[in-house]
Amino acid sequence: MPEPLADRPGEFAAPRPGGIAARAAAGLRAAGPDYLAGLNPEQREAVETLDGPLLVLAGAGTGKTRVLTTRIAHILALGRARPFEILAVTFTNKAAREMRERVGKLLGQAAEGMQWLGTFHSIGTRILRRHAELVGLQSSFTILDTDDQIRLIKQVLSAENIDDKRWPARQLAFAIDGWKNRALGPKDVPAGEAQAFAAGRGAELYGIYQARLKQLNAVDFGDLLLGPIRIFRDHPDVLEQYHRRFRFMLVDEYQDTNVAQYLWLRLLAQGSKNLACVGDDDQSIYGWRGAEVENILRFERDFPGAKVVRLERNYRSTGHILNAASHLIAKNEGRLGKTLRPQTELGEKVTVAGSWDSGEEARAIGDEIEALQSKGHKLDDMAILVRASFQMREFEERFITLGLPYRVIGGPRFYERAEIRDAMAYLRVVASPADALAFERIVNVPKRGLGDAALKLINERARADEVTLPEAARRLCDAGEMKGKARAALKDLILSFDRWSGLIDKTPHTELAEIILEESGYTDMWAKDRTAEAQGRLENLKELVRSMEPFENLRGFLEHVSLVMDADRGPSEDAVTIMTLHGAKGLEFDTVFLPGWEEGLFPHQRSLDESGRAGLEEERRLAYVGLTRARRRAKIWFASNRRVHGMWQSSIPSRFLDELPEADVDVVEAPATFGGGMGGGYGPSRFDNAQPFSSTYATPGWRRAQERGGATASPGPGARRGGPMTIEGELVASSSAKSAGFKQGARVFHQKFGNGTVVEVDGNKLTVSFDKAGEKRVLDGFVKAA
DNA sequence: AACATTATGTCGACT
DNA sequence: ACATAATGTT
Repeated sequence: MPEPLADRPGEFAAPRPGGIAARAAAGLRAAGPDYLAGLNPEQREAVETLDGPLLVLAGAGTGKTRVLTTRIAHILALGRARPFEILAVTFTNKAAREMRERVGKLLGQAAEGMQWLGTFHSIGTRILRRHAELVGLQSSFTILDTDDQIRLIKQVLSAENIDDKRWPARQLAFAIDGWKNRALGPKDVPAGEAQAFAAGRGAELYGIYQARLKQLNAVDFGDLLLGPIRIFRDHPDVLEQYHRRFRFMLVDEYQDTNVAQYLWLRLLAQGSKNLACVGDDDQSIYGWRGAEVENILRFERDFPGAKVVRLERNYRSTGHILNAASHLIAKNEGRLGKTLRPQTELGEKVTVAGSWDSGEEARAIGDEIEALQSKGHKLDDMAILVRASFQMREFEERFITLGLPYRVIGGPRFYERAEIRDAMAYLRVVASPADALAFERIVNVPKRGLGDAALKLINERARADEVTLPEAARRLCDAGEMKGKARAALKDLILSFDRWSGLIDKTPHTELAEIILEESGYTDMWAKDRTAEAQGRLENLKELVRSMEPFENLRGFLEHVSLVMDADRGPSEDAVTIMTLHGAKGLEFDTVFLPGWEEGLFPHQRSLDESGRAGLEEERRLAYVGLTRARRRAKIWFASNRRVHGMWQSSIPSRFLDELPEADVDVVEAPATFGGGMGGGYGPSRFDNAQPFSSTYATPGWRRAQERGGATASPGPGARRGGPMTIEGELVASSSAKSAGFKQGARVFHQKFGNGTVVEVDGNKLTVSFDKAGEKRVLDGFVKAA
């Protein structure tokens, strides 16, 4: 797997005949560098400045990705490096994939051989696997996700007799993550911070956790960066190899790098010095994850002789949108300062609208989307960008009622679902029996009568004999230390694992996965399950097997999953996108809806509490990111009431609304809302008095809120929230009514609500009493006969 | 060991 | 309000 690193002489190498670079260079000589055509002067400078450190300050929509990809193409075309001598780092897999594709397009062929194009984590993994033994690991180490990590920490805490009530594992996990983000090992943790956990044992526990990881031959996300840093520092000869290898380095989203990533880059950049970083300080929104805007602010000092290029021509958004965004971000201090210049007409003004509560917000936005759709706009070109993921559900519910196709990006993640994690655990044990956490997860799933007691025995034996858990289990069975039913069940499981392991090289991995899920009784477990989700879970398992297809083998797939975490659902029908503002960075849509601009939610209270002014500035940058996603229309909303942890709370409009320039904003009344929205009369502080209802309790909205079982009354199981949602709503059937012929009393299945019985039929609208979700009105197109 | 009940934390964003 | 974890019961 690892190709030799020192496979080339140090001097400049001519492109391999027939390689990408050679062919691209041939094309260059023949047709001229047509990939440079159409770049503006600044972009061109950023592409052609190849030697020495370079910082490209690229505002939103100024062609940042284009510069990066063209730069790579340019390097290859000039023959300055071969594809595997370029290090190109992104933060997300999506960005990496896009870059690969676009480089390929520029070169007119697939960008094969660019092995070092990927995320910090995937490249870190690659390096760590090559030199695992230098940090006491085997190169087959497993990568723990957050869930595994927390379970492991729980084990550590209980082994150390620490009350995990008083000192939650999550908290320690969070602290450890923070330390790793700052490249601090257990010994480097500042005394003051270690003090904060378990009466000063924080750093000690961190050390124990690391030791446990090593025992398990496992690493967590942070180690994927820290490991390589340690290797580089302790083994100059290894670092030297990489210095020789990476002739050019490119980093995307430099403003989001944390200390560890910065150190990692700086170590590597001591080699060729050809480090090009692209970023935008105004779009730094990952401070909570350890990102340091200072990295970008300090670039010129860190890399002497650095050239700085500013990209300020925005090709994405129309004038009003851009003005609004610029005006807003100008309230931040401590920025490098850029002025985005629109390249097109002023277009539509940004709109701000208020609603009574979050439900009405969802309804109004749904209506507006339908109106746009009927005017010929595609749903693919519209997005709803929320601050927090819990806001998504209200939109989902509304869209289901409307029959409006939508896709949620980043919601409950595919790979975090229980059934997927179980299935993955089976695969992991088969691929590497030493994966103790995976084994523990599935010994008793489905139920085999192997509970805590049995697991304890296995664990003790494994520790005593220093063997893997499956091996310990085998010994227990053979030695007869396990009795009766438990022994039979365990023996059976062990034999199954032996059988599956034997199939690894003989059977295609997708088939093997099916066999494992079948023979383990896992699919059976869900097939027998009568709950609403069971069907969906089986679907997900099929989806999982399908998603394994593109991979060469099981190992490759497992590696991918441990890093990727985002399931790539294939392209589907025309649909509205619902996602978080964080997830939206780097994307653009014609129309962007921005709901929930209320104090406490946006800016988020916790951001303000924890980070004060810096937190507020980061929230403001998030608002800036949101606005600049819009090409033609940006529509902001706020609600006067929102349910927080199940309790109704009134809210005041976000301070960011007051920071928008009046000239570029239209305050609109919410169409078809109770009380006609906020009325037109906005004072100088336009939104401060935006709660005309707060003192009167007789408004329909308030009554509705109460009927819905708000802060006071708890509704009986029959009085579902599905009812009031449609009092005035006049459920609108989006498509023509063609009844699928469901009769009253029929049993139906719904993707989101599960199984239920039809109570009433009204054209293509059904009232269904769902077993789990209660009574809902849905369109017949969304249910199928159960 | 498996199920039923109760208590608790969660809903801040992500690799 | 909901889901999960912890606790109690058979």
